Amino acid sequence: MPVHKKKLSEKIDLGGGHRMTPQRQVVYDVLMSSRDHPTATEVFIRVQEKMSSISLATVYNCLDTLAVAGIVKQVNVDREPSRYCGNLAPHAHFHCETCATVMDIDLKDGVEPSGSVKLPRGAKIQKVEVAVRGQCPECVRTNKRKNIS
Amino acid sequence: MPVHKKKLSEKIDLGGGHRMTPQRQVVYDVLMSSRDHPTATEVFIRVQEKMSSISLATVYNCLDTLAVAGIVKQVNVDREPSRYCGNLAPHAHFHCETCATVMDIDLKDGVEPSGSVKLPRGAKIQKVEVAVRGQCPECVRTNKRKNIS
DNA sequence: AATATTATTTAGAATAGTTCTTGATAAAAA
DNA sequence: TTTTTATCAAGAACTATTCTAAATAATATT
Repeated sequence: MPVHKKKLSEKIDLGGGHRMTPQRQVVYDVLMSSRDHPTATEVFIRVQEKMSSISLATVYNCLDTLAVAGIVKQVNVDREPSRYCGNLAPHAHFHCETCATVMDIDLKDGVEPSGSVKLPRGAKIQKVEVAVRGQCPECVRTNKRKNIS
Repeated sequence: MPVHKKKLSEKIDLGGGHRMTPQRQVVYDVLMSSRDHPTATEVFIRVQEKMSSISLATVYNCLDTLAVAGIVKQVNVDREPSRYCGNLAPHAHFHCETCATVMDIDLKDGVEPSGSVKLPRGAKIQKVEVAVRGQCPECVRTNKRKNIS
């Protein structure tokens, strides 16, 4: 019995001979409709609602393929599970230590994130990441205690 | 037979009822005499030269205790193994994707690292991390290719 | 269309860094 | 000294992720 039935409405080129498969499309759709930054497992759970036969390994594969193709971003906060994000515009991340969510923060116009550091002379810079840790406005307001021991 | 013989020259208070034990002291000494950013396993190897009976689990315990006490820093680059650093002054990190080393970079005087981002209003900021990825001067000079597939 | 080639999916095994468990040991407090 | 608390060590356990291998599907070629 065939597992795949869905027709693709629009084909996005992933480059390198990679195909936009139904699984990759569903994973991509889930990410594009997420404002939070789900982990692979969270993506898996959301994807399962649309395609119950998909496996976690495939979700990992798809996320990796999409990230390598450059159409989604992999976001790492310390050594916690990787999170994925469909926002391709340059931005930084805020990590709330109380509710453990990750949210985007915009960069100020005209200010280079690398401007605050003395870059080693002769180095080739590929990317500069700015990550802020603390307590998000929501958690400050409700005065929650940290849920991380 | 007793495992611990070394007398402590100077007792550093770790707070919270924690003791500066011979193992913790050796781990601390190794870190303070390292200019690179060794992983737990690398610290373990260096520590073994001074105290051959120590276990990897103890090195992990010591590193954690020292980090919680705030006298060393734990440095995370993406989801790679944690690295440890005795430099307590505020600074950023440069990660070379060719030789995989992590080096400190100084902050520019009078420039706040958080100055490049629009911090969420109402949030409580705990720390701002700036990480730069690229190729270090040494690797640029010798024109090495990436060693990461 | 039929065949050959290549890419993809899947389940489960394997991996690696780290944490946890347990009993023994040692230091500090009483 | 006795009691309490902290620490150490070995190995088991855990977890996020990657790998393996076989089945399947899509694309290219004939």
